[in-house]
This record gives sequence, C-alpha cells and structure tokens, in this order.
Amino acid sequence: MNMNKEYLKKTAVFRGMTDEELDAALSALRASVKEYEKDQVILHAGTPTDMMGLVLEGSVRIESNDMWGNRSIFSHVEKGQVFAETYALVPDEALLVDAVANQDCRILMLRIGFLSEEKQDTALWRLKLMSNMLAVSVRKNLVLSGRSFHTSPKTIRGRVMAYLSSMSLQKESDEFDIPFDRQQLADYLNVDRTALSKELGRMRKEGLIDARKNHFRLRREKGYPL
Amino acid sequence: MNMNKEYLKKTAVFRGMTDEELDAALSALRASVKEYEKDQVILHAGTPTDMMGLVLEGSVRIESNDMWGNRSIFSHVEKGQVFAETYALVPDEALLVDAVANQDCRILMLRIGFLSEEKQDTALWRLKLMSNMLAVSVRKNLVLSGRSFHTSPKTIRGRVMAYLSSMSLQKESDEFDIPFDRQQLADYLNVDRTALSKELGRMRKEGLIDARKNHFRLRREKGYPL
DNA sequence: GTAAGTATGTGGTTATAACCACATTTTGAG
DNA sequence: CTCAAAATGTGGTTATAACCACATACTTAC
Repeated sequence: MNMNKEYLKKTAVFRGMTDEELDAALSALRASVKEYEKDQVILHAGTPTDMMGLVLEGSVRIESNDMWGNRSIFSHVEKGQVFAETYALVPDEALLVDAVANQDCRILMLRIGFLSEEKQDTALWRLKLMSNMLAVSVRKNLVLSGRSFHTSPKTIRGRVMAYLSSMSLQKESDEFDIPFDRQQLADYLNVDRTALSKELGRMRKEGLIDARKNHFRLRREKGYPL
Repeated sequence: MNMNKEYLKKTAVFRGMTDEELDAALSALRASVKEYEKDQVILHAGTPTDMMGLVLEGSVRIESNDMWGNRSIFSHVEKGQVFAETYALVPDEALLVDAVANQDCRILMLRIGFLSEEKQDTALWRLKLMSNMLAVSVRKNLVLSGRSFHTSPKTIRGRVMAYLSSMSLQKESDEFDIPFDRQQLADYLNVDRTALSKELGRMRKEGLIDARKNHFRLRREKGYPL
C-alpha cells in the first residue's frame, strides 16, 4: 500500500499512535489509496458514505452545486487533512456536498463509520482514534464558522476583507497565497466573479491591497481594519 | 444541585451512562447550574473558555456582533443541546461569538476542556463522554453546514425557501414554528429585516406561504420546489 | 513563437437588497 | 380597557451586486 506511515503518524487523525496501533487502525479502517485527477468528483452529494478521505497529495474542495448550476464552495482541504468525516460519522446522513479534487490527488480512503457504533471496544488504537477524531471534528467546526464570518458582511468588500484578514492572521503575514482562483474565491464568498474582480480592482486602486493571481498583500498602513 | 439526572441521561452528551458514571462525569466536569435572563450574554466573544453549556430550560442563540453593530446569528440551541463545546475543546481558541439567552434560561455549565488533554485515562465514563462528544460535534457540524446552505442563495427569496424547506423536512410537516422572530430570522439569513418582511409579503401574496409571527406553512401545491 | 484556450478584468444595464421613514399590528403592564 | 412599547409591514430612494458582453492577460500545447 503506497502510503508513508511516518507521515500518517504526524496527521491529526493518527497522531500519538505507535506503529502497531497505526497498523491496527489502518486495517480496521480498510484503508486504501485512491487517485483522482483535477476536478474529478471524489464523493458525490446525495450518496450516503461511511468513508472519509485523508489528503495525501494535492488538495480537495468541498462544494455544493444546486440545480441551476450555482456553485458554493464550503471549504478547502489541504494535504494531511480529512474531509467528509462528518457524514461518515452521522449514520444515515447522505452527503449534502461534493468533494472534488482541486488538483491531481492521492487520497487515503478510510471507513470510519464504525467509530460511531455503540460497542465499547477499549483497544488503545480505537481510543486514540476517537480522541483524535474529536479534535479533528471541533477544528472543522472552526473552519465552518470561519466561512460564516467571511460571508456575513453584506458588501463584497466586507467579505473580501474578512477573508483576507483571517488568512493573514492564519499565515501570520501580510503577504500570502490563497488556495482559490478568482472564480473559486467568488464561490467561496458567495458573490459574482466579475463583481469580485471589479471590487478587487477598486481596492487595488485605493492602495488597500496588492492582488496578483492568488497572491495577496494587505497594505494595512492604508487603513485596513482588524 | 438543581438538575434532573434522569433527564441528563437522555441528552446526547450523557447518553448511555449509568448513574455512577454520570455522577463521576458531572463531578469531573465541575457541573454547575446557572440562570440567565432573556438577552443576557452567557459567554462573551473574545474570552477563552474551557466550559460548554447544556441548555436545561429555555434556549440560546449563538451570534456575532461586529463593531458597527451588525448582528449575525449562527445558530439556535434548544433544550437538551449544548453550545460552545468547540471552543471549550480547542485549547487557546478564544470565543469568536456570543452565546446569548434567547429566553430566561437554566444552563448546566460544564468544564469539558480536560477532554482534549493528552493523558489516556480509560475510565468508562470518560470514554462514553468522549464518544458522545464526538457525536455531538459532528452533529453541530451539520447544523453549521445547514446555515451555509440557507445563506448561499443570492436572493432573499432563495434564502427563505432554503431555510423553510429545511425546517419543513426537519419537522416533517408543511406547518411549523421557527425559533426566530423577524429580526432574528433576518440576522440568521444575513439580510435586512425590512427587506425580509417585504419578501415574505410578496410570497404570501403569491400564495407560496402562510406566515404569521413565527408560524409558517408551506403551500407546495403553489409550486414550492424541493 | 503562435494559436487556442483559460483566467481575469472592465464597462454598461438591470435587478435587487439596503436603507430610511413611517404606518400598522401585536404585546404587555397597569 | 388603555396606553406604551415592541414587533412587523410597506412605500420610496439609493447603493450595490448580478448579469451580460467583451477586452485583456496569462498559460499551455504545438
């Protein structure tokens, strides 16, 4: 199986496990590595799943596409992080979103559904896995709340500033790359792409930001709040 | 201590515990009952917390108020449910939102922070608590995603329909009460209150819905989608 | 390098929501 | 019941985003 166990032991899901525990966990989780091309759908909305994915290479976006073709991007999942764990752990809840490869990807698929079953197996690997998944889940919660903060301002500029401020804090720098192209950023902020481009243009003109492709720089001295 | 243990054993947090386990858990959690009046802030944004709240009576809303007085309501927490568990379980993360009593409330405050500590105590009550908290957390995730769905349509009507459809599904009826007054619904959907009233008026006129106070009825035969 | 294709930006128009002022209805206290 | 206060609704105006068409820039394959 083409996966680096040393790397896995550093991820939030398998943190703190011994080699033996990791092997036991991977076996119970029916771990398997899958590959996906850019823009290929990994998990489809509407299908129930007991599997979550752990990103080994590439990145994944979580999005919803309504019947009129409107896309809304909920989050972006980087290498080492997991997705769909919520649906895998809530029995009978069909996926409401698509998980899509944002680039060519290697994904470790894990059948985690059993963790939410009643039986109290106290194998140490299981306890550690559960503890880790709790940490992963509450973190994911913060990510989702974050998006709520980024989309609650009523103006495009407000949303852009909320998003960029929070990225800047996270990256601990005024200069950083974002994981989205313009269309994706628009779909993340729930605004029209051309309107977003226009607003970025205005903000550039006013000297608030530099924005070139997915690289941004905040010019706080120009009166950037937060 | 003024709390009904039989009731607690039915909540998602303490589900499946024996009396002894519940006592051990409550003691470790330094459980205490607090009372709050309508609109009193229970937990303030900006303060770190290792406590979560379990609603014994009344209900709580989770909201964010920016420096210009704009309110955004993230979720509504009913009797038996918990709030702030995310922040309590993520060390060093200050609360980003306020938890506010939506009516006069009795809240069981629980110091749950220790659950995210490293040490592997395998007391059964602790395992059950952890397992339950995982279930609670992933559920909370679905609630947060739900709000994303409700606020992603670009028009007020789209948001109202998304929200009401999902309430209708949840309540398994075309007729139901919502936990918000108009201003709160507007703040939940991130729209202006008067614009919301106007849109509800139009939808009433078109025969799509009946809406009186917080009681709604969907008239699907009139072409309500989903 | 060139061409084709993709991504990004911009002007113009229209639709819609925000905002303001105020009318009407409902609620609650006495 | 009466009054005051709060909640809800409505008309009118303005600000802004959506939408459309297209220009420009950038990327990739050849």
